[in-house]
Amino acid sequence: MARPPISQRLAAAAIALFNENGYDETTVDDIAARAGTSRSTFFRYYRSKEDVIFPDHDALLAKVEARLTASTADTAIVAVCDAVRLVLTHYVEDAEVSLRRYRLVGKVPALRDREIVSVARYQRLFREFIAGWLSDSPDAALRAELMASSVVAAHNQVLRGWLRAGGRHDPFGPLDHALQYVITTFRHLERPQDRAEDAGQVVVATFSRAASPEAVMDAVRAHLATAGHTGPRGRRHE
Amino acid sequence: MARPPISQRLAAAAIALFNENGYDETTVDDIAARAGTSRSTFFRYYRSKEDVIFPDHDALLAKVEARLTASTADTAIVAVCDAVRLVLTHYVEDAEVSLRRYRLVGKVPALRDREIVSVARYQRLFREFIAGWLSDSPDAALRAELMASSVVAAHNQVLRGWLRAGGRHDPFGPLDHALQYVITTFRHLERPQDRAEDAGQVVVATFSRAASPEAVMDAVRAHLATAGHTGPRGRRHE
DNA sequence: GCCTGAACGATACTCAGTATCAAAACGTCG
DNA sequence: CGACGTTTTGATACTGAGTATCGTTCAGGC
Repeated sequence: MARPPISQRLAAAAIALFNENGYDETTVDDIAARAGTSRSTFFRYYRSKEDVIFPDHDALLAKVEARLTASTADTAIVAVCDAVRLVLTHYVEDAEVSLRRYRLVGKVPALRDREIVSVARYQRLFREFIAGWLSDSPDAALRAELMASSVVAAHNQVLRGWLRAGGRHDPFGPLDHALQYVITTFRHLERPQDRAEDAGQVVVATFSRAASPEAVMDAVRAHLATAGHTGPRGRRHE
Repeated sequence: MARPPISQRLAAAAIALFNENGYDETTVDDIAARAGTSRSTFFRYYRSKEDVIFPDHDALLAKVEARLTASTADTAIVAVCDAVRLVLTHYVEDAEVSLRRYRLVGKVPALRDREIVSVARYQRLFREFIAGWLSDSPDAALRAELMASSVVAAHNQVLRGWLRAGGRHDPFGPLDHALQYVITTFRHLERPQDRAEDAGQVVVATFSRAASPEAVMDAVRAHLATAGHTGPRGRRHE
């Protein structure tokens, strides 16, 4: 009996029990028992009870890192899109598993938190690489953070849509669309120093904390009326 | 003896012990003992051992939600900026605590994960509100996700920078700068149908008489960022 | 056959988190 | 002041995750 390797039997038993009795109601002993092995062995294969649901995140993370490492600032956009596609592919290839996990994670707060943490790791990876590519430009850290979070958000958005729809349609079209959004959005920031010029005019209004809204409005109106505006964006706060 | 309320004594004891002996090496019993109370009482005040480090996240979340609820699609940008500022303000007001926590969280993976989860809750909040405001436009879900993640990323970036620098400088300038980035970035995605007609006009946000000077300034700043502007056409409601 | 090393299982332990209940502390009203 | 109901606290016991240890089993190689 019991042909498949222990780790898979454990994972299968865990998912089955989680669905039957709920996550919190299932103990590791239960899982091990159904898998026909012992509690000790469970923890030998999975570091925690949650781990049995999120298996190969480490491997996927490594693949993403490899793809990003293989790129330079010149090919950054392509690399990022490629890497994101890598992740989505991983989910799509195991649609059955992904869907079961999605439904489960939706029900169990502990698992949702765990997934959020996993996603943050991807975002961190992206952020570090992008920051490296941008290192010589101003606001590199900020822009890297924004780009990384946008890329990850785009991916998550597409993935969630695909999962919610039962994993039936092809998600790569929507993914390209979303990534296009991101790329277009950030093209504006390619040369941040240009932005100051094209903005052309900025209001500078200084006022005390106690100023009434009317007084502030008057100040703003006055500044807008006087065409002589030069300074950069406003500071506030005494 | 023991003047301050129990919850504060517990928090103080916890932080002290975490710094002295490390997080994992400190048991809840230790904390309760140093605070001069019992383990039961600890869990009566804090749901978990981690909670003692992240106290009023719920309250802050509620404040943010209140600020967002008080807005409509018209004043969305202002509301979002305001809400973000609310969060940063909360950290800055308790700089001492924030810094201690920052150093601790940097060392303990469990706490870092917890913080990531907390941040995700803010992001979710932003996403839902923005999605509501955008509900009638195409790609609403995607855009909401991108905007929310960008806003949160901008905040985090600024906050981390401030914390890393020891909390010495004023972070609101950098925050405004970062938010400006985000606003500028999303400008071309915002209400594309308005873009043709808004040339040459300043649109000033409407706000209540009770609005704080900051809020007013935000309105002006945000609208100036969103719209190409030349002369004032200022009107003010209410 | 025997030796060696890895995989496995049993046991025991720590500690977070939950539930329960009894004993204080406290304010209130008579 | 004293009886009474409420709230706060503390003690105890329990579940279950995660860790450590150790003896056993099982594999293949000599």
